[in-house]
Amino acid sequence: MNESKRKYHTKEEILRKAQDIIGIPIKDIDKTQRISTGKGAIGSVIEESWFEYSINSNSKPDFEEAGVELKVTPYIVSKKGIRAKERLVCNIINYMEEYKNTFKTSSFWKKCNTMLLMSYEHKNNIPKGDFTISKATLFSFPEKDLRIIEQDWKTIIDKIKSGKAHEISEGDTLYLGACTKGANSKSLRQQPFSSILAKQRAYSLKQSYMTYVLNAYIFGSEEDENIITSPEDLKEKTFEEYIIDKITPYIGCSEKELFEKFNVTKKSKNMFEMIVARILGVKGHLSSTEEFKKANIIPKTIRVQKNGKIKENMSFPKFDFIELSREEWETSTLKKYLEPTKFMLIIFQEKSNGEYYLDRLKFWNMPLSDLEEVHKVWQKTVDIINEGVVLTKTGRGVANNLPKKTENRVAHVRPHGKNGDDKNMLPDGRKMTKQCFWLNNTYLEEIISN
DNA sequence: GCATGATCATGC
DNA sequence: GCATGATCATGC
Repeated sequence: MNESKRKYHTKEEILRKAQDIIGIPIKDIDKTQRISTGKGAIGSVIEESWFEYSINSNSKPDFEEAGVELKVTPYIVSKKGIRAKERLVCNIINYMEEYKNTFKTSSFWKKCNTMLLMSYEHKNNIPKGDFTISKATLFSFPEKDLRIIEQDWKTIIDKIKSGKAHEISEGDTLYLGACTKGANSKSLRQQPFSSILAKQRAYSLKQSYMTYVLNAYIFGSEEDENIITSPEDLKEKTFEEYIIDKITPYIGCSEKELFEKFNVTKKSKNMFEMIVARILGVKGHLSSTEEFKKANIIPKTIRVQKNGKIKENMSFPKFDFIELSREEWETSTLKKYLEPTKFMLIIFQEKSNGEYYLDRLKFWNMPLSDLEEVHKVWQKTVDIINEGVVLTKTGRGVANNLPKKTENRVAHVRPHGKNGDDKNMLPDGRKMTKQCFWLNNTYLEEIISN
């Protein structure tokens, strides 16, 4: 309860005031010298100096009477377009209480069902005070998103109810995540059904979701193919269940049959992703559908051989040695990729005739304990690059001392270039074949066996 | 046999 | 030109 309540009663009044700030450098409105403080400084300036209310962290929306939560949020413009700079962090989850709620009585819904999104472009090497708000938009969730967000909320609550709040990961969910929040990763809280302390987490809208919101609702009117075309589709089942149900009739079909049936040529890139897209009635790429973009679901194919082994390891995007060498794990490209990502594993099984048959589809995200293994591999990689990679000419190429598959249960480092000449610069000026992190095929066997 | 280094091929 | 899904090839 504060001054703002007196001044801004309705959504319209709030939006009008918010739009008046567009184009004004933040330093010009800063009455309290907040801008020099750290994280979230721009948001603080707008709350204090523009809307003139004191910052609070209560469970009600910032503009309680109008039911509007203020969120100031950065985006980045690059060659590839506009993308959210980060996830949008909402309120902290009180594990001890939240499970007693329904979605509509949850702390997330009460606080964030309508948000005033004030967006600004973040540019590197420019002082924060020079940034300006470029858009102010009242945002309420589209109905189709709400179905998935409500399921996400239930997923989080189910983990609390089963005494696994300490295992919650952003990758568990699609649009609404539970990200860690606190002074550091050691900010721990009690949970109701286990004595294990869990990391403090807050509801957050994933970066991929916010990127979509920016492109589709704030700056444009992007229209993409939808996988879910009727709201009824998600009445009884989750998004993942819906997809798996659609695929079920094709389980047991050979690759050849699927290629023919859906007119996909073997050799086309993403051929298996294309097949799943066709089964779901999607004309284009799965990765171009609204749902896959919002949730950043990544399809990966796994081919299991007759003997139950998986021949190939799974690659991730290649890394830049110099950028990697300067990263911290918590904010690293790899962690930011792996932690919130849901993978759609398209699993084929080889039969005795040597042909591969569609076996099943599995949605998977990396458990936190395995992410810690990746952390070790990552740290070792960074250390070796910083110390200077040892390169040795051998009979079949140039050997290196980056983490090998034999050194860790989960992941390793291997080349991923066009050929031997496809190299990148090391911090010491030498050049090395482009490398990327890979998941061990033996780890993949573990994943799909349970 | 398989770990490790290397490369192909498509699509943007 | 490059990223990336997919896969090869050979020495240990």
